Amino acid sequence: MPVPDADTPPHRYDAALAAAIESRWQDHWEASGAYETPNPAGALSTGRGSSGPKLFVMDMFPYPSGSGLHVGHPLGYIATDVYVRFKRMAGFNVLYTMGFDAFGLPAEEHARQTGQHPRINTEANIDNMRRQLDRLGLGHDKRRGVATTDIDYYRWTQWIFLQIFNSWFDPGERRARPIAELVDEFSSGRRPVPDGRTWEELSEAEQREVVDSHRLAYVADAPVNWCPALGTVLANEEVTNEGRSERGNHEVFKRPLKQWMMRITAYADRLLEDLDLLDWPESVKTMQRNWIGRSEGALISFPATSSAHLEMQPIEVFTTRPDTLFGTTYMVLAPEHPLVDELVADAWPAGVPELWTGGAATPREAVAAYRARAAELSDADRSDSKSGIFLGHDAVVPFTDTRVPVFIADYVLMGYGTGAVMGVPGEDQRDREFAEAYSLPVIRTVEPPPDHPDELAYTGDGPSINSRFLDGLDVEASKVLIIERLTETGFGRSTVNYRMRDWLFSRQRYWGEPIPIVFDDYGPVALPDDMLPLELPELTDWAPRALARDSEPEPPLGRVTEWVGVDLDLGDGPHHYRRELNTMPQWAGSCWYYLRYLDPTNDEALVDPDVESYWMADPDPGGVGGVDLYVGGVEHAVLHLLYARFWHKVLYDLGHVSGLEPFKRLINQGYIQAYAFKDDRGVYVAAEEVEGSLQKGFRHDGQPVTRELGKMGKSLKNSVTPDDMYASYGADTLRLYEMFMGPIDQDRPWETRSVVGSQRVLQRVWRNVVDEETGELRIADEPSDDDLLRLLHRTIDGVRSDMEGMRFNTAIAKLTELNNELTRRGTGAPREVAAVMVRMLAPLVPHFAEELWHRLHGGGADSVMRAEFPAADPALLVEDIIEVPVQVNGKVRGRVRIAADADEDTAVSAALAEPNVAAHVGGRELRKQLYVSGRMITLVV
RNA sequence: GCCCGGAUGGCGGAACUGGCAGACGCAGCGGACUCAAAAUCCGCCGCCCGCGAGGGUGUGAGGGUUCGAAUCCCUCUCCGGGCACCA
Repeated sequence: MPVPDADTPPHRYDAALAAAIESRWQDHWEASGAYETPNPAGALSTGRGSSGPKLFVMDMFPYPSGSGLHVGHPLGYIATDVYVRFKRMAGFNVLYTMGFDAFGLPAEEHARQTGQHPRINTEANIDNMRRQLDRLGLGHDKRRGVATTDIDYYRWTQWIFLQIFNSWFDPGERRARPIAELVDEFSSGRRPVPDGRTWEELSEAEQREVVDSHRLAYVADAPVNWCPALGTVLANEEVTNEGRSERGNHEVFKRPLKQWMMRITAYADRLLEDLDLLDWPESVKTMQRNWIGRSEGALISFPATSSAHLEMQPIEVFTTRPDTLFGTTYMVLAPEHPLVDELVADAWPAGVPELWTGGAATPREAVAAYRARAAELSDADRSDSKSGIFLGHDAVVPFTDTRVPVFIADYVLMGYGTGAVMGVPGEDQRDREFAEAYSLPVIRTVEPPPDHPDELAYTGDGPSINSRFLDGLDVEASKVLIIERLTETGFGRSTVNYRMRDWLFSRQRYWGEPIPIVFDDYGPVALPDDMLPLELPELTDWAPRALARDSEPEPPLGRVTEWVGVDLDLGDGPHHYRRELNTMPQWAGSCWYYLRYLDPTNDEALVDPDVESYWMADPDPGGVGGVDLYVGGVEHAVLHLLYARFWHKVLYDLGHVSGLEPFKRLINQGYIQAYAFKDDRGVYVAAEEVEGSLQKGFRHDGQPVTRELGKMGKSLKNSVTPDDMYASYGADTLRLYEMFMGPIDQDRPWETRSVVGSQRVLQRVWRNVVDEETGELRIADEPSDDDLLRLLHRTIDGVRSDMEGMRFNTAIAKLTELNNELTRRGTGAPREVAAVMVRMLAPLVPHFAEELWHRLHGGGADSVMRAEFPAADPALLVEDIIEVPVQVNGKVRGRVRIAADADEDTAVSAALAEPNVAAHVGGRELRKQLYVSGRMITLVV
């Protein structure tokens, strides 16, 4: 850190001067509403926007944590801010703001510990975070910065919930429609009632049940992940593979509970197909595709029989390989499969191998023991080896009279497909391993290549064998034919299966949006829109409950007795209702905040349609619309981005938004990592106190320590805060350094000692414009010479395209080169060059540039933000004489200066005249000559 | 196991569509200025040989395509991320 002393020139650009400049301009911009972007109509139609094309740029909004920022947090915010400032100077009307995702667990945990209402803590954290971000000079339109906990905001989150509740998915039209249209179709007879009666013949309870079962938001009695330590039920995606909570790594138990579900599976195909229309990182698209997990296959029914009974309930399986049907030698159900209790035999058939019985006296005992053991093991342990239990009954393979034994085994998962599989050990390696373990026969149904090992399943293509009418056909043709036969005979049909499940939407928390639903005797009833917002009641009882392993889920709102039951008149006279006690998940508020940024003060609609279409509609026909650029961490690749897409598509179907997708372009910013140091006990030591180098070794308090790279944070004792950097260098230097470190989408290690390089760049620019001793301008008023002018315009050209492509690191390198040339000349920058350079710097270092801009133009000048971003003069980009390298036999042997428009013969003769080239040609005959215009002269001898 | 990325000096990175590898910055080395140091300015800075001009070699490894490959193709190694008994 540079220590100012008596010798430091009084007007040097150092941390103190930067701080003064930064706070002065921040105050000025705030007072002048410099970042306020106008809407085409409505309350926010004022502001200093541009009349040019619109652009909507957004960061993933943060959770307002109480622990403060480190230098890694604002990386993406700085990048969007630079881009936004560039696009504003390039004439775009840019919407850019920042909100807060403020519901959630930490505030509630804080409330539990302090007894203080979570809103107080939340709002304090928001204020603190705003202050820290403001210090960076981010150009947000503050009027638009909503928090999901604002009552005016979650009113509309609740409104959207009701829109979804009051909709159903019409598979014929592949879109959501109002639930009233479904009722209309049932009552008019256009749509048959599921059980064949007419609509009028159904009781009110039955009608309600039919309608409710079609809603996009519905109540299901489902096994949920109950986490006693957190006191909440978790979504599947919040539970790790080891069966523990992602947050805190606590134990999670399965409990049945009435839960709100969102029918996202109805949109699986559209969510999948429309990925192709998005300008997103391929990795994120792949993750979403994997998450949705679409696979085509067939449902096949296997009749189950036993020696004692005649016909039982058939076992239905899903398979992607119906062509291997004739290789089925056994069946497996998931241990939790509902058919198990029916299919389990009273006694073991004669001659059953001991291996199949688990040593139990009866099948029922064996099943009970197996289930008990499976429940104790984690999923990871269960995956180690194949195990199962015979149920004592058989199933019959369709088209044959072959009877195959039915097992339960935990390698079959209840949560995928039908929870049952046909065991085909010849063609599936998992089935093969099970068959080996239980001595089951193997029948190959596809002829493997001669070199295929006998002991492995064969999953490749080839002619069908042992498969009756399929024999000789390849896999694809076999699939087609078998599905045809299955369909004809009623044994099966083709189907599409998805890995994705419906979205579990309830949380047993206090600090979330109340679900605007009450219950009467028949089920859920929506509150009318005019009863929104449904505000959270005050909760004073924050005492932790005994959260034992065997406890039952309990929503905190259940403690507010005067809230639980309510008398309401919902249009048919006053009735007593029970309220929904669950709240929404944190994902809810973040599903649609981009829409509220557009029109945050509107109390008539979530967003005015004209405002929405101005900012969200795609100018290109066939475009998907949405936010033009969305920047955030890759950790939201699936959940947040998938849920938001789902809601957006529902809103689109219902006519509330104008485009198919919420986020047209997505960039995942990389993470800033930092070195952390461990002593010989393996304990982390404060990174800032470590001395030494990789060569000399690192030491802390004289003791050797080892270095590793990790996430910046308290646990690794390697945090560097923006405040540290403001104190040492100022916000503009921090911004410049973070943008210079590397490409935006790449992880990079933080190195505090390198930050000084970015400050030195700014100091050199400053010195080329301002005299450090006097503070006077030291620019040259005569015009710049031709060489400098050409360099300037090459720089403009490069910087413009780098800015456009968000390659800020190379833009900064080009600006540095230009400035280094000015420094080398040592005469102060020509005024016209200085003014252009300052404009190019303005997006990166706005305070610094504004200060120099005003010094160059006098106090009355308008902000540099309002100046146009420089455009290169094409005439100054073309050179008359260019230097071209010459290759002889693939190696560069010299360079020649030739006319830019020289033809090949001219270029080659110039090359041959160059002494070193001539020496390497050595008078030999040219076998080949080549001139790539302006690039390279190639000679082959 | 499967699917995505990635690997370039001591370090972060640059090289746009196959055309001068190492821009820019950090660190390091040398010089100027200074009584001295800091700061600043100038220069050097992949590795090997050479006083030098210059030569050889070089983008994780091996092979290929091409007049020409960091860039395209094949095989492999290592690192990061995602998914994982998904039928």
